[in-house]
Amino acid sequence: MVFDTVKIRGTVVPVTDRYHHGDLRRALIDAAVEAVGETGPSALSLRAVAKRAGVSHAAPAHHFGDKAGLLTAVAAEGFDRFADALELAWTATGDFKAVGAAYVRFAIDNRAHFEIMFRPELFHGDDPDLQRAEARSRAALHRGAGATGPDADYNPAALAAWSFVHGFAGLLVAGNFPQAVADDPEAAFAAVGKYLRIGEE
Amino acid sequence: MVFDTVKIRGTVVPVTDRYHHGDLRRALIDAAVEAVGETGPSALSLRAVAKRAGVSHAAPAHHFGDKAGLLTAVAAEGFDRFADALELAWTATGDFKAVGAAYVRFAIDNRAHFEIMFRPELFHGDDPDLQRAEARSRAALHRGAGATGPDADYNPAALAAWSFVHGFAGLLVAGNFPQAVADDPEAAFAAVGKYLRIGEE
DNA sequence: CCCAGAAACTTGACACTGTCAAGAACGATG
DNA sequence: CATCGTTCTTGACAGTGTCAAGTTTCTGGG
Repeated sequence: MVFDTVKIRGTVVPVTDRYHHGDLRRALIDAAVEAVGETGPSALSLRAVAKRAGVSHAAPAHHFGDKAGLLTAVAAEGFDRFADALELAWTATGDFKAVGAAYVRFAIDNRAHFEIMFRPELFHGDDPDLQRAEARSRAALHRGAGATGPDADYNPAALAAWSFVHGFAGLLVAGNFPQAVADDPEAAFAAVGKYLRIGEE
Repeated sequence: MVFDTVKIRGTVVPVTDRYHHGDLRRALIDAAVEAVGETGPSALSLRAVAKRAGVSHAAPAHHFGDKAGLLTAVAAEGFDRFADALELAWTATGDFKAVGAAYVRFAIDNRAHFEIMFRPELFHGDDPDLQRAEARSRAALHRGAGATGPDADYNPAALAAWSFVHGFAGLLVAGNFPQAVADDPEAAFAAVGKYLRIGEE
């Protein structure tokens, strides 16, 4: 179960056996993240998510329109937390290597979100919330890679940094790396990061 | 239609209205690749593949066991062609940048194969044919990145090169890059590749 | 030539999926 | 307390992968 009580207009109410759930939207997102974390995004079933949250099979569709709508919410949440993590790493250290490490760490700690975020065919790319969160992430990454100004969209240094870090994180979470890397990804990333010419001199 | 005639024991036979297809396995793989190219791997349906090849809905399962079996064949074929392309680029130029360019070009020209190859949850990773082809690709890439010897598996330079090139190719085919990059990926990769410290001095 | 037996494929069924329309239960507002 | 809109459920539908059983075709030995 995701939570045991819920607050409605100031009073705490037990969540069991109530018709109105309180925050079913939130619970469904959490259930979806859990399910994706266990079985991967391809095997995600709306009905399984509903069962996990203790509601009827059609409840998710009511809140999110369709399956892609639910994953859109997950992706948007992911991009928001992602932007937070990247911004924090940059303001704390001012070092791109730290931003890259935060990128990799996020992929590991939020694998379910991460696996959805960069698979655009799974969600509605035109959702405003999603686009805002995605833009935040992109801006944070560009800043970390030393790309500023209006033409930051097509900045070779930023694209190089993004490619490098994203490739590492993606291959890692997909299980394509040797065991030694999976055992200590932090160290591996530090060793591998030496070959990227960003944030130097 | 994938082909119009087929040769059986030396005689060419028209493929229509025959119970035995001749090379249905081949035709199903081609149909799957076509379908993935149009709608992406997540939306792939065995029944649609069967219809495309002009056979009954259960024919694919008979040849490949299950859906993952069909995708295993696609992935194995992909890794074989992939290894060919990387080996060719390396023997022709001896330059890692050329190997990287071949990596990116393969992802573009064989998007359907590529999208399956690096999504291990879609196929049977323990298939011998697949493992052999995958090992070939890995070896070719390591060689191109200047990693040799028995410990080539955990070689920081090779992992860095792989991460970089794979990240670029993956973000590109997934549609995460700005339009300017998608318009001329070759040039973009050349510009971006300057930030990788491999195959120098 | 013929006829088992194997191989290739089809047919039919099952449980499961996402989506939609209709209805029931509930909170809020008058 | 009555009404209204929201929240969620129920029931149905077409489509999916997979399995068992049946049918058609090829093969090889007499």
